[in-house]
Amino acid sequence: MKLDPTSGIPFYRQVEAALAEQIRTGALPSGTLLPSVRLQAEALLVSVITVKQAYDALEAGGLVYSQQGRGTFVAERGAEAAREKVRADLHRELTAARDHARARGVTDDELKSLFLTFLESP
Amino acid sequence: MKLDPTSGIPFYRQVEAALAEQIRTGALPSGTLLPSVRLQAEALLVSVITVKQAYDALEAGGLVYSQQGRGTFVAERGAEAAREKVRADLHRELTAARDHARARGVTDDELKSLFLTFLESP
Amino acid sequence: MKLDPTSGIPFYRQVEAALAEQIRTGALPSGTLLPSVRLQAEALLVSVITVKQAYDALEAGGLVYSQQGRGTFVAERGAEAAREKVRADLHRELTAARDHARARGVTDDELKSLFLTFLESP
Amino acid sequence: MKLDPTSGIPFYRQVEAALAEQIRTGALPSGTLLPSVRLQAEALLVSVITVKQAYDALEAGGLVYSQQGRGTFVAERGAEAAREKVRADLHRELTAARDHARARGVTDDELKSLFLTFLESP
DNA sequence: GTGGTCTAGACCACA
DNA sequence: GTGGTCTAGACCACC
Repeated sequence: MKLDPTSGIPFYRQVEAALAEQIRTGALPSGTLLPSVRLQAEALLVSVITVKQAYDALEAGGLVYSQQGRGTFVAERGAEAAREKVRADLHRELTAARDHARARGVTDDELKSLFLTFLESP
Repeated sequence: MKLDPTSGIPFYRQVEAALAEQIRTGALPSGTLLPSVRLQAEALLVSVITVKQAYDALEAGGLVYSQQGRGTFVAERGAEAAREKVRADLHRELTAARDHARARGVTDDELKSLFLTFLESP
Repeated sequence: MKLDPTSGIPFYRQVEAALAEQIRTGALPSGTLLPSVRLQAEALLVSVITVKQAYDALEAGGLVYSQQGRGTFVAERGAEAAREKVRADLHRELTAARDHARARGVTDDELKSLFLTFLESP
Repeated sequence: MKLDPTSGIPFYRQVEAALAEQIRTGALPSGTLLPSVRLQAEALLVSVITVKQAYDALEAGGLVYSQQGRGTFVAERGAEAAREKVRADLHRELTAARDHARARGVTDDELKSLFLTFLESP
């Protein structure tokens, strides 16, 4: 897992996204014990607080659960929750782009052809 | 023009976006003298510097030009520059959404059908 | 004579440069009475003060002289003074560019070849 | 680094230029953490906003990137971006001088010999 | 601690 | 009057 400091995306979101992706793909199956915030922080060269924020966000989304004194584990329905998260994020992005474009006078036809062009490019 | 302090979008970007939109639609035709930074600041209840940042951003994008002692004017090709800006923004948004989705295992077919659904909803 | 408000060059300098050029070419021969600041200002759609600043600058450079109550005239050696001004301006520009480049690690050889390339382009 | 308030060059441009030069020469290698805007402002006896403007300009040119809560760092391709900036600036200066001279009746031959003379002087 | 944004004043060159 | 620059504070999100 690598963090990109130049992307403008906060570290804690990058960590959250990377773990969510591993949970979605099954690289981290349900029940798996995540590294402790301390170890994770050392491994990523970030602060403990940053990792904690990421774990909290994952827990809020139902991808993991934590137990006082034991650690943080991938939830039973973690992969499913991760997929729901992908859908929700995508829904938000596309809706925003559509509304944005409409508000600025781009017709749906233009928007459609523009998008289909993007899908064909690699 | 109204500013929304709860949106999380900086004031200077909101001002920039609102003026860019008026230039794009022709509500502010080329050659028009914009309100001075001071007047605009008073009208919007923000600081002079905030308005200045917005005007600077518009000038950097070629939508307006300003001259010491005279004021800030809508550029000759201002509306065109505004349309280019819309296109560039839309391009960035759609590309990001596409790459995002692909990286998370959404197939192009799914993405396409999802997008077409969005276009049909109001 | 046309003024370009988008160039960033103050109006009074644009007026000064335009008149200096007409004096240099002989379009305004020595002894010619320049339009009054009031007429010139009306013709150029600028303020009287702006024209006055331009006339003052020309007088300081020896291109024109003014007589209280009579007006402003092209000086006897006006064309010559204009040519000297061109040389002085050019000297300043080239020296600045050279020093600038040297201070930033551009070798004289690079600078030379770069400049010769520019001279060959239209 | 010293600021010259008599030069007529805005502080934020002086700061920008000084840092760009240090990045170009490698005195500030890529990855280096720049002094925080607050520290830099104290050291130079200017306001925080002035330093911020300089840092913003450097970031717009790709010489540095900044991240909330971490600081401002010299970009990976910072030195390269600095060299490109030098080239672009020089290009603009030389082109302007050439066009200026041509418009005022200086032949390319005169211009060439004048320039070569300058290059030989220290 | 950091950068990102904002305020309410100010002086200057230009018109 | 205008824009261009600057100051000395301030609150917020992030680390």
